[in-house]
Amino acid sequence: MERIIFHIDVNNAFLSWTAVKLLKEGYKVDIRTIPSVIGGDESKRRGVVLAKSPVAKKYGVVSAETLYQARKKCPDLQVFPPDYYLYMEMSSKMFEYISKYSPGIEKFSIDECFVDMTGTNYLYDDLLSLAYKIKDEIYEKFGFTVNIGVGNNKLCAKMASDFEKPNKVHTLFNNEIKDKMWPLPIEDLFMVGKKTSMKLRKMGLNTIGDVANVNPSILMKEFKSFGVDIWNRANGIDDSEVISEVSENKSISISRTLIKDSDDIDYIKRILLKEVDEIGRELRRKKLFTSVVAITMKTHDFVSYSKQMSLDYPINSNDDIYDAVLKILYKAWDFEKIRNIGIRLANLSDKRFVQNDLFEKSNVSNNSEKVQEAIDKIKDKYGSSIINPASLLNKK
DNA sequence: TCTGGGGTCCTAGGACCC
DNA sequence: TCTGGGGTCCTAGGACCC
Repeated sequence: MERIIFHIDVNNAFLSWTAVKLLKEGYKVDIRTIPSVIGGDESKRRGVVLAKSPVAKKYGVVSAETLYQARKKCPDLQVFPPDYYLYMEMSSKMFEYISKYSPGIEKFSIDECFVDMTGTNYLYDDLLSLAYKIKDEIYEKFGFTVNIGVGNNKLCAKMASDFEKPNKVHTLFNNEIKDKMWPLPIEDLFMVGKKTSMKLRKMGLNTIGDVANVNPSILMKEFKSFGVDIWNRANGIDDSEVISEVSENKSISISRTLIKDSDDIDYIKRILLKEVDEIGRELRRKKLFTSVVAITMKTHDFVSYSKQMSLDYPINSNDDIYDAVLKILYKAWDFEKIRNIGIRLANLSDKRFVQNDLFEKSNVSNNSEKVQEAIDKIKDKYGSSIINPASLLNKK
């Protein structure tokens, strides 16, 4: 049976959601109608564009560029801070509403999802009007607009939702690939980024159609197996399923750009301790253990590197994580000035396999686990600043 | 006041084993 | 004065996504 997939994508999600909230609070301007962006805090060196209004886009403002660059293009630009709690709330409300129409919903990011409409007993014409209905209802209910792409697989649905924005429904069925997708520049193809597109253009392949019609062995020579993936996507081929179960994390990470580049080891250790506290709680909230701990760093000249360590048994307490982190820090860091430092936990598992006989330590561990649990509960109840490691006290 | 933060997947090379 | 070959696991780095 031919599948029917929707891809639903919030238009300028962070900016739209902030706009809705501001209007609700009595703010007189709808920031979607002026040159505006959601941007990080420049004084903390996080000043990049996270989302832009259509007007800002007209000035050439793009996502992820610095606010400094964005202002050069658009001097009247208004900048608003992000509010991640709001975004998570809006996101889950939207997904909850969409799941009324099909249980087959895959959250693809905070503001996008795929919905499998195959076998939902809607006829073809009904499905298209259903897409319009969902789009309009989301606007009426929540006050922000979405694009909906409709196709025979996830890739085509995703490509379709990207066509013309905002507030539109587009189809990209198998028989429309040639007309609607092949004329597009190669950069528009999902998973073709800067590096890949440069290589493709050097090979004389400038449109998605160029890639679709080249012999795939040419792409394999340049890109190995990724070449076949590109060729398949260019031809609108994608067998992947809509996966509605929330998949378990493969890794959890946290990182911070420092206020100032630093080679002060005490300062860096304090930052790491704070990060351990946050990521450790996240790990335990997900009821997971980790057996690979890594430090990620970005130097003052923007070179990034990482160092990881595999552990003999899975851990989940702040103490154990911080121990590992420090060991890695001394091995990895050559006391260069650091711009950004973070921690990544990988090889996550549900359960710790207990090795009571081998490690007497496990009794101690059980105790410290209970202490950790108690601390987490207090922090959940009263906020995370209520209890801090002693070394964080009286320090900025 | 240049360049965020959180993820996934892939690959190459080295270690180690049989 | 030769330097197998297959398999697995681990690590670091890179590309891409939102």
